[in-house]
This record gives sequence, structure tokens and C-alpha cells, in this order.
Amino acid sequence: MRGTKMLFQEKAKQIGLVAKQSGVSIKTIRYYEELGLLKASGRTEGGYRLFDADILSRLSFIKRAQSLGLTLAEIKEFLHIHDQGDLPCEHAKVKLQEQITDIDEQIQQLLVLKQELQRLLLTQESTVENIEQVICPLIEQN
Amino acid sequence: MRGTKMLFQEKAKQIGLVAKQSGVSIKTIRYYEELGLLKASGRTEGGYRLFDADILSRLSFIKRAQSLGLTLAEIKEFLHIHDQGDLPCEHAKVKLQEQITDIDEQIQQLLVLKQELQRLLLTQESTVENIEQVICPLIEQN
DNA sequence: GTAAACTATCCAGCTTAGGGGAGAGTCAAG
DNA sequence: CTTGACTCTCCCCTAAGCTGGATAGTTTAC
Repeated sequence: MRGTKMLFQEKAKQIGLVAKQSGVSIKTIRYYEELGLLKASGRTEGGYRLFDADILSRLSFIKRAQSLGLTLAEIKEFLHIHDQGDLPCEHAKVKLQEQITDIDEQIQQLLVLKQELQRLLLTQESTVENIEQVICPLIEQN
Repeated sequence: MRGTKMLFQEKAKQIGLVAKQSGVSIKTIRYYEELGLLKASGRTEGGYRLFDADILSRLSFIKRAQSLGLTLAEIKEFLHIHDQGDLPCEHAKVKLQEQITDIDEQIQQLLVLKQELQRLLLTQESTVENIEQVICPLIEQN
């Protein structure tokens, strides 16, 4: 019986205020709603979206997760798990571990690519035979 | 006076044959032409594109350069330099060096991100206070 | 002469994460 | 009642590198 709702009823915010307070643009908020990451708590008679105060933590969660490299689709998963009453931490652990593995792979690929590029730059003394048919020996080295 | 053209006139290829021999799809070849990476050497009376034999080395150059991480726009630059009679190697050197620098930056960013993700996974003992307002403490750590 | 195979152009869409703007409706204050 | 600020929905645009489909014309083999 937490009476906070009675004692201190927070007023629903309109989208412009949410945008201002969160630093997320109106367009983006509507876009997130469309994707299912958010929902407005209601509408005015005229159809204006109204948001509860917790929209701000939700938005900052999204921003934080985005900065960690999660896609909006992945963030949506997290939020849905949360909305079903669970803390998505186990899910988060798995996802973060996947992220790390993914990053390792990306780094490996980049290193391979870098080595290849460096090799191209260093082994310049390629005696190109049929120079006519070649566009750029530097790149065409096998 | 190289007489190869007289002695051994190569037949112009239709786009389907080029696709088959190069492994690049018909759609893609047309797309490259639209972007200005290629041009057909001519057309039949009915409007079919005809390609010279060197289209194959051009396409394989494109594939090779793509695999090195160059964009089609960059590849287009190389090809245009080549088409003006120069070997684009000096240009290539600069571009490849830029690529390497770029790759280094990407790797650095990925490493930073990885460290952050690992920190999140390892510092699990965060005693979350106001659990109610939190979506996923794992991610929301500061 | 006709059918199969080939090709042409044009239009549409995919991916991600939004941004721009039109045209219309709503809300609050004076 | 009117004005200004706010918001609504809808549709198009971006980057990159294509892919697919519709519809129509061409070339070739039999």
C-alpha cells in the first residue's frame, strides 16, 4: 500500500515536455512508440499523447543501451522483459556477452584487413607484367 | 602498333555472360553502370548492352577493392583515374593509408566499448537501491 | 512463325534510426 | 473570438548496396 500516488500525483507530461526533459526529439519519441519501445499512458480528448514520469528513465535507459551498441530491436526485448515484471539482467548478461564476442570478431576482422592493407603498402616492388590490363597493381596484388 | 585487335577480335559479351563469368549479378552490373563505375562498350540494335573483355578485370578489381573495405564511391574515383590514363597507385596509397588510420580508430572504439561491457559484467555486486525505478541495473550502471 | 531465353527500363523495397515538412486539429490565454 | 504554441497523422527523404517484380521488347533456335 504505497500511497505515493495519492499523496503526490505527478502530472502527465505532453510530448514536448518529455522531449525537452529527456533530450530526445519529439520525432524520435513517436518513432520509439511506433516501434513498441514506449507507450503513452493515455491521450487527451484531443488526441495529445500523455506520458507518466517514468518515461524519462525509460528514455535514458534506451540512450544508455544504445551507447553500449545495442540496437533498438534488442533494447525492445529488454524493455518487454522488464514490462513483464522481471529484471532483464540474466537476459542482459547473455546479450552483453554476445556483444563482447561480436566485438572480438569485428576487431579480428579489422586486424586482418589492416594487415592486408599494410602488406599492400609495403610490398610496393611488384614487377607488374601486363601493365596494360591492370587498373591498380597496388590493389590487385593477390 | 599492337595488332591484337586485328588478329584476335574478342566478341562483345552480353550482360548475362558477363554476370556468369564474373560472378556479379546482372542487376549489380547494371547498378554499377548507373553509378558510373562501368560503361557498356555499346548496344545492339535492340538495345542490349555489349561489354568488352576487360569488363571482367574491371569487375574483379571492384570486388577486390570492396573486400579491402573501399566504398563504391571510392572505387569509382580509382577507376576514373585509371580511365584518364594514369595508374591510380599514388591515389591508392593515400586512400589505403586513410583506410588503415580509419581501421585503427574503429578498433580503438571497439576496445573501449568492450572494456565498458566487461566492466558491466564484472561489477555485478551493485546494490541497487530504488529497484522500482530501474529497468536493468546491469545496463544502467553509471 | 512461334516459343524460349534473354534483356530493357522503371518502380519498389530492404536495412537502421530517425529528420523534414504539409495540412489539420487542439489547447490555453487574453 | 482569436492568436500562438503545441500536437496530430501522413508521407517522403537520407546512406549503401544492392535485390525483386512488372511489363515490354529482342534474339535465337527449331
